[in-house]
Amino acid sequence: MGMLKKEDAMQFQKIHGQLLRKHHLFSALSDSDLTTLMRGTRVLSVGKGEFLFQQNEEARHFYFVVSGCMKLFRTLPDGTEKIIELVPSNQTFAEALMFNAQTMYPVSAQAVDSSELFSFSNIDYMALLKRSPDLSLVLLGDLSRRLRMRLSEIEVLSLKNSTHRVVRYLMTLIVDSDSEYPQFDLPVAKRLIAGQLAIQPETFSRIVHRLKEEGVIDMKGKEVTVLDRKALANYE
Amino acid sequence: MGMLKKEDAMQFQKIHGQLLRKHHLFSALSDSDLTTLMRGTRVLSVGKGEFLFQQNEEARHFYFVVSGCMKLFRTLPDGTEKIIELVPSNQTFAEALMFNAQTMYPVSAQAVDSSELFSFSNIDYMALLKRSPDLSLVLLGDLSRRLRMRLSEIEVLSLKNSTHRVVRYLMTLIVDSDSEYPQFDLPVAKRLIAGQLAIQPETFSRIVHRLKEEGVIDMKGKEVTVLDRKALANYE
DNA sequence: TTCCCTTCTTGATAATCATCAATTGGATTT
DNA sequence: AAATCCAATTGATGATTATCAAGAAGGGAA
Repeated sequence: MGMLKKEDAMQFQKIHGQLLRKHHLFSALSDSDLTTLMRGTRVLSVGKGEFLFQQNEEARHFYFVVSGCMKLFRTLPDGTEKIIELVPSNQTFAEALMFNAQTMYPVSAQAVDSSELFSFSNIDYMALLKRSPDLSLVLLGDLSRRLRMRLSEIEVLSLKNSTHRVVRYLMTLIVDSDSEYPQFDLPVAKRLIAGQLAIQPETFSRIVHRLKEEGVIDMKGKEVTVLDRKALANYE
Repeated sequence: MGMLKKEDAMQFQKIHGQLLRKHHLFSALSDSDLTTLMRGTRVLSVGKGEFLFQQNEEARHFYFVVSGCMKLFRTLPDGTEKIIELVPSNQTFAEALMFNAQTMYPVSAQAVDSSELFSFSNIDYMALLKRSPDLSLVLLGDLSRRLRMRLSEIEVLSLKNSTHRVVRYLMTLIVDSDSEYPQFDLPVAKRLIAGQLAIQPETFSRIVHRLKEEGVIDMKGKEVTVLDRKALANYE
């Protein structure tokens, strides 16, 4: 956990350069720009349950998840936490903050599983941005997409009852769009899913129970099978 | 409602140039760029209750509200509508879509009151953007701010009970932050506010009733007076 | 003004969901 | 294997909120 020396940096880039390249934040960078950026990069290990940063701390860095899973949440006035986002590997978070100087993290970041992260300096990245207008356009597209994602979340939270929210959530996990009996794994613990949907774990459990009873889905642990796709869609 | 001729365009800019200049989307533009942009501008009048565009139509334009008020909403599966945003005068909407080619409007836009709008071509604005990198940075900052606003909305929707949501909403309307008995008007009909908070109008009415009974606020029509600021804040 | 229409309010009831409590299940550690 | 810990489930209960219904109030239009 610390700044990389020159030799390490070269090694670092050799190993992880391609990894980052897949991400849109870095795919448009020239080789030399990427090298420059990585000079200020840190590699962090965050143990399960450990905090990376707290809500209202000044945002000086953004992060890339190499492995593990991070939880971004807000603490509500009554002390409970509202999960805003679960960030899996190969994704960045907190990068949207760099465009406004001296802003605070609007969420706290905690490791759901032990995680490896890259940390990037906002200032360094912004310097790159000023030199490459094309990159700005890529980022604008990215933020715009995120904005629409949040719209969907707002919509989910406005759905009349919890069953609708759970069903809507399950639908988003169906990737194999052609299969008649889609199968997938829940990406995180049920407790966390319930948190994202703003319902209690007990309620989540009961809803799943009912869906199983009605033969719409099957669920064993984290393995989900959709048994009646139409019925599931009709809940919406 | 139509494309402006050359003379009209000059007149148009003379009159409305300053108006637009106040908005961050246009404040960073050079005079010549603004003129160019306005060549493709249309002036629209939308009657109360009329639609400007429907959800899932292709997004080719974004808009500036000169006067009136627009409602952006999504239609939920059960046919009810979820209000995403109420856009008052001197604000833009749907501009975040232009950064992704061929996207659809994720909401429908309807006039709450009779409204006057400017419409801007996404393509034209994007052309400007490619020529002025500084403008991109301004926009990035703007989108980033919006993203955090959505976060707050998500938080509000996650608040345990409706009273919290109403109180939180009222708090955001207090502008005169120093006054002991802040006064303000509700910006739109109560029915619409309830929609934004994802509660029923009846529930909203009852909560206000209780707050009045407890001497925390007073409300006559749309006029609101906060009588006990601490008590109001303590609901959170 | 009067009429009409929509919003707002208030009441009664039913549905939904959170909470509390206790148990089961699974995974990891010793 | 036993012990431990946390997640998940299930049941019972109470609080909250939606729904339905009916009346009051407000704002325009004729």
